[in-house]
Amino acid sequence: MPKTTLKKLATILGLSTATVSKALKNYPDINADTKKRVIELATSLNYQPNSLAQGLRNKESKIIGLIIPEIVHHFFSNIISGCIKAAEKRGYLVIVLQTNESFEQEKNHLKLLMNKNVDGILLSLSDDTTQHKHIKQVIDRGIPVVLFDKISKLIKSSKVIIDDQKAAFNATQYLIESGCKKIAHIRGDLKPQTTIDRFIGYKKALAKNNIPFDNSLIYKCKSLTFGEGYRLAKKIIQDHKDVDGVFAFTDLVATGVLKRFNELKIQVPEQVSVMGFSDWFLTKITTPTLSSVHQPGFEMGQQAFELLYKDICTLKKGEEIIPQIIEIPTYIVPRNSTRKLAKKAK
Amino acid sequence: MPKTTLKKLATILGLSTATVSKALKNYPDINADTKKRVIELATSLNYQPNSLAQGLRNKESKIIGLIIPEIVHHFFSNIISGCIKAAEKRGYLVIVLQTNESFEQEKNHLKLLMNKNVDGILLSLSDDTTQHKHIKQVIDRGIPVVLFDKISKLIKSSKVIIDDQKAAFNATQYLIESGCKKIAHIRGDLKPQTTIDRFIGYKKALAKNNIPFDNSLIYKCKSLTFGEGYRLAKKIIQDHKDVDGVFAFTDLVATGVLKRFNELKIQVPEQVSVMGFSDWFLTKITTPTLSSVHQPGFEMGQQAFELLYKDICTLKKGEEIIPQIIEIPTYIVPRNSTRKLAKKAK
DNA sequence: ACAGGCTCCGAAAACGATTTCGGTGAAAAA
DNA sequence: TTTTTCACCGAAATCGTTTTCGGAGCCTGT
Repeated sequence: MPKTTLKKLATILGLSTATVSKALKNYPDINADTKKRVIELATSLNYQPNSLAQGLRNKESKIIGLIIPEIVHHFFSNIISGCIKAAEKRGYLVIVLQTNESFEQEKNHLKLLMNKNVDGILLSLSDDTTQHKHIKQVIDRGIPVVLFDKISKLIKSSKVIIDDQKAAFNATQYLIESGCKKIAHIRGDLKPQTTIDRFIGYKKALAKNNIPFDNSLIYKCKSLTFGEGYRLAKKIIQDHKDVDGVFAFTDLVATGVLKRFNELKIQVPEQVSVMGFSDWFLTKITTPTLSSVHQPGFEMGQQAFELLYKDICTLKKGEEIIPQIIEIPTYIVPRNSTRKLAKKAK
Repeated sequence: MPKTTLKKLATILGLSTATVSKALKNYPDINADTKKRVIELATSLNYQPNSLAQGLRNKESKIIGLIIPEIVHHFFSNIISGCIKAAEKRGYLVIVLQTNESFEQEKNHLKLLMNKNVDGILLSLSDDTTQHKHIKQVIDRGIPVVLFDKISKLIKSSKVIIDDQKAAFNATQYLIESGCKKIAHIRGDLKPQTTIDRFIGYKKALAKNNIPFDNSLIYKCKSLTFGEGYRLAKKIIQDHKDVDGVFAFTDLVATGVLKRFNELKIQVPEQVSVMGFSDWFLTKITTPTLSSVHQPGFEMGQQAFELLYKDICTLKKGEEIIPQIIEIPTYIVPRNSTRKLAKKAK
């Protein structure tokens, strides 16, 4: 029942803790026979080093922190999953924390993780975060931070992102190429950069195709909910009878639109095409299934950890971290809420 | 940039580390003035105790482990969320791990967490787990374990569960009371206890209402997917033209059924009622919306932590843990895939 | 026989915080 | 004046592991 320690092994074998430790780590200055004896006893007593003591001595905990705005969220839970998987391969464990989009919580959690001596932190900014002192403090303390998804260009750190602008551009372009002429855009609050970029991407696609931008076609969600999509769908149709495309900045809202269109007997995609964003699980179960932009959460989580691991290693070697930015490619997943593209000539 | 330690504070103030430590912990044998000086310097230098050192000394890490079969899953991500929230209130952090329903991974993760000196472990068994030696080992080492959702009656530990049998009974009863006479049941693999219990609940409800059990009305999913529901829906209708109710053991499958019924122009709920299980988010966005049994993940996560915390405390006091089992109540959420109940006379 | 070179092991310091057990000095009591 | 009491502080051990440095013992070569 009590844990086996180095000392216990040492006394049983009539050795010192130093020798036992070195034997287990295969130091060259230990006799082969002794090593064998030590290893045998260690395995038979199921010795496991106390990682608290190791951490104290080696100044590393082999634990990292992961801070996200929301856990119950398809995209972010994918991030968690990818991150944990990558971490495990390198022998790291992951402490998960949630900010609920609150700046205060973000600050607190950062502090908590620092006290726990984590070796690094993965962070997706909360919508409320406008200043970055708290993050700089962490970095200055020698704890590497990697930002992902919701980032800030003002923070000098490694980052993992998608190109929201390009992705939104492609989504809009797709709608246009499939025959849409009048496309409404449902956007969210302009606080997170992602929302801004998706809006810009939409506008750029219009410009590229010489479609004049019409501000009355832009609808703003008060909250990021199914209900908002449901509400706005009717408004869109009332305002513009000839709308033939809707690009929503997130799937959840697009799903609400779909539902309302069904109820209003508006044919999707024959009359109006609907395009979402994120490629959540629910895109596959709506009627009709929802076309969307795939946002690769799992890959982002993996890459974010790998980047952090690299930073941890360079810091351990005493070198300076050179921030690196990885952009994960996105792609459109066409389903039944948009019309088919004419096949391109090769 | 370097962290402030007790020693640093001590040398600056011309005191010993012992005095500084005691001053910060408000020991009675320290002069009030000294305390003030210490605290002031500590806050101004932003002193944070090294939790590795604290853990080593006090034999507690203030970290717990949470092992679940799958992270990207509505129910389990709710569990994570609830658990983290409860843990935070008590000053604990949570390391999250995922087994992918694999016994081997469950064993490895348990070992990893033990080495990290977590103060306790929250565990939902993988479907592959049939023996429990590895869990007993953990408990014998003095690390409390609390099981939740997927448990085993053979393990002597605290548990947080729902009464799957009663919940399934109620769901079936609801279908019957709303007028269904011939109810099909879609069940999963009979490995996890939950699936078995839901099946039993279904049968008990039939018995209670003098409806003979008909094995040809039981359909088995090969996998826990939307596609399986889609596939089985057609089979059900082909086998039994007069089926008027379907009780699926999980929402995802029920959603597939709904989709197929829509395509086959089968009126839901007029011709066939459909009842799911778990009350996932997606129940609200299907057409029609899906009636389901609410499975309170968030609450379960919270309660599981609280139970673990209690066990940790009793163990610290040197007392023996008396395993406790908490049952979280479930309830039916009627939506549009089932007919309304006649109002009961009060 | 003795310097030099091996091989193998252990003492000890270090990581940072905690806590017991004295100890010092001054004030109060005798 | 001497003893007791008290308030206040510090030395040192402890948690378990790692690593440097030195040293004991033995063998080799001259």
